[in-house]
Amino acid sequence: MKQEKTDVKKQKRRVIIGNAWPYANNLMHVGHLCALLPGDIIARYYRLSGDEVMLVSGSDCHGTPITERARKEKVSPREIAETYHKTFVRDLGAVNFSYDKYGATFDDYHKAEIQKIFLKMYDAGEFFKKTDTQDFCESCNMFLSDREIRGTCPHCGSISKGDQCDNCLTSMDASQLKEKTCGICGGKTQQRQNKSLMFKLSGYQKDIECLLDKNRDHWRVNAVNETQKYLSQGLLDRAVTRDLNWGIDVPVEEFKDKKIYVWIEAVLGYYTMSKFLLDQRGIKVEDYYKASDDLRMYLAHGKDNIPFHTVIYPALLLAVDKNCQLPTHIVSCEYIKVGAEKMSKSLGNLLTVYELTEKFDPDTIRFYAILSNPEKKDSGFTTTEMINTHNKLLVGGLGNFVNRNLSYLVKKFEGKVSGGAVDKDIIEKTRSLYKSAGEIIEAGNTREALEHIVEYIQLANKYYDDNKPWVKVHEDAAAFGDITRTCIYMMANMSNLFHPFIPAAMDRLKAMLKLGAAKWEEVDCDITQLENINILFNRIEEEK
RNA sequence: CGCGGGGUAGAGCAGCGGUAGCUUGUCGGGCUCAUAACCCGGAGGUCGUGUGGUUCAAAUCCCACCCCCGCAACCA
Repeated sequence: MKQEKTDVKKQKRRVIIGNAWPYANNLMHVGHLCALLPGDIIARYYRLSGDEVMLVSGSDCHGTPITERARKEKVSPREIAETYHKTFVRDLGAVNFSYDKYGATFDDYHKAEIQKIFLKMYDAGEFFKKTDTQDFCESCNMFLSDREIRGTCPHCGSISKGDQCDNCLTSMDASQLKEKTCGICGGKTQQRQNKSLMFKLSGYQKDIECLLDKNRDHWRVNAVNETQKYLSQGLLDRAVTRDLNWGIDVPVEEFKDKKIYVWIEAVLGYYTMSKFLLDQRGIKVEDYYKASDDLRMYLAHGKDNIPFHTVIYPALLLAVDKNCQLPTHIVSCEYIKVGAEKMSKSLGNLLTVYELTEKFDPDTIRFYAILSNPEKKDSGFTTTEMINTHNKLLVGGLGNFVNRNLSYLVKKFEGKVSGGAVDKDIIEKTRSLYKSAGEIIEAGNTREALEHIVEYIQLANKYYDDNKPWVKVHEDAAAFGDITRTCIYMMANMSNLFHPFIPAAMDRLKAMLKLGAAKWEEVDCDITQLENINILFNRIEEEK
């Protein structure tokens, strides 16, 4: 019975992978890269497995920080957002991200969909009105957010922003400040009544508790802990409108001068972008997103994004449709450190994706970014170590294994490969590697999976050394044939196993071996004549 | 008592109740098919501190203390 079952064509699984939306007010750095790359690996893995995948993301283009930057640079917020959106598209392409859809929150499609969703929630009574006093600047003619207010810090007496004092580092509420002024024009502020729409997040306490309970095994530990913290404090209702002039208009007459809060609309971008793809296929998003065991939903981001993905996003999805599928796998990574410190713009140690791609191959970057990924705790990222990893594992390990075999065959036999049998033990190890590594990737642990697959390189080189084909060739032609076949078999499987991680190089290897498209399953290679054999990776000489 | 992560060979890390392990570096050997590549072995640690607690047994659990880092500020 069991045998029969495996013979039946496997049913396609449906997988939606949402990668966090980088915020368009600065260049993308290796922190983003490490947070997002696992999503790409997972997507590529499922595609190789024959499953139906949607990898979606985009640029987060609205919000206060962008308007602040625009004001400083005396350009429009849109110019800022467009500039950085373009750099993101470029950077992501340069490291071979395989997005099915990468948009931006200022796309007309996204904006229209968000307004529809917003209205639907409004009509369904998910929001309520709230009025309270807020700081208003008359000359700017707008309400100010905490970070736009200046005033005297109640703790140290210096001039502070409304959210936290730069001098004594105390965080606060703007209401604690004395003698408040507008951070934009410097004028006095006044208190005025302001109304906003609030989302009844508190009503979803039970649902989120259930969600966490159901999926805690597929969520990273940091996501489980962080979510638990929010739940134990009790979920609070959140404002969904903001007083800004840059963003998506609130589609409700009474609030039409306000914008939708960025986190609400940006996080729903996963939904709008996958709807975009489904539209093309003539599938209704409501049908596709119906809760179902065969629909997996991964979300990849950094740890500071956790509550937005594990609490707010699921609650919004439920508000859209009570029967909606919710995130099943949370892939939330820790931080990249530079030396002992965190990487940040203000410390001036930002390592941008742009400068990396200027100097290095995408595969070199991807390989190292995954191998040193802050999967379970903070980890470091240095170009020196990246070069070291490249030379050691890609050049000396994988590349060398391919080259020592193929170049020998080319030199001694003009590239002719005779028949032979593949080693039984190697076959078994190969099969079990597909299985175990696949399971680890499905669990979202791409670093652990790659570490596992890297061991296959050592297995291969050791096999070669132990069997000494350069000696056997003179003594036992049949044995030499077997060894050669086994090595080529291992190369062929490397070109599959490593494909999600370093796709460009593995496609080059496939071309050399005249293999078809990558698949996540054991493959043999019956090549008889080698042609166009090239070195797979070039050694990087350390220079600065 | 704000919350969280961490302190293990020169460096970077794994182990998280049972003879201290991996990678890199270093030293030596092997091989000569290979891009100073590959394979094997040696040296190197009283596992932050405590003549602390639990245990037959502690890097591993508990307690106290010290130190680093992150979050609560734009930022994954």
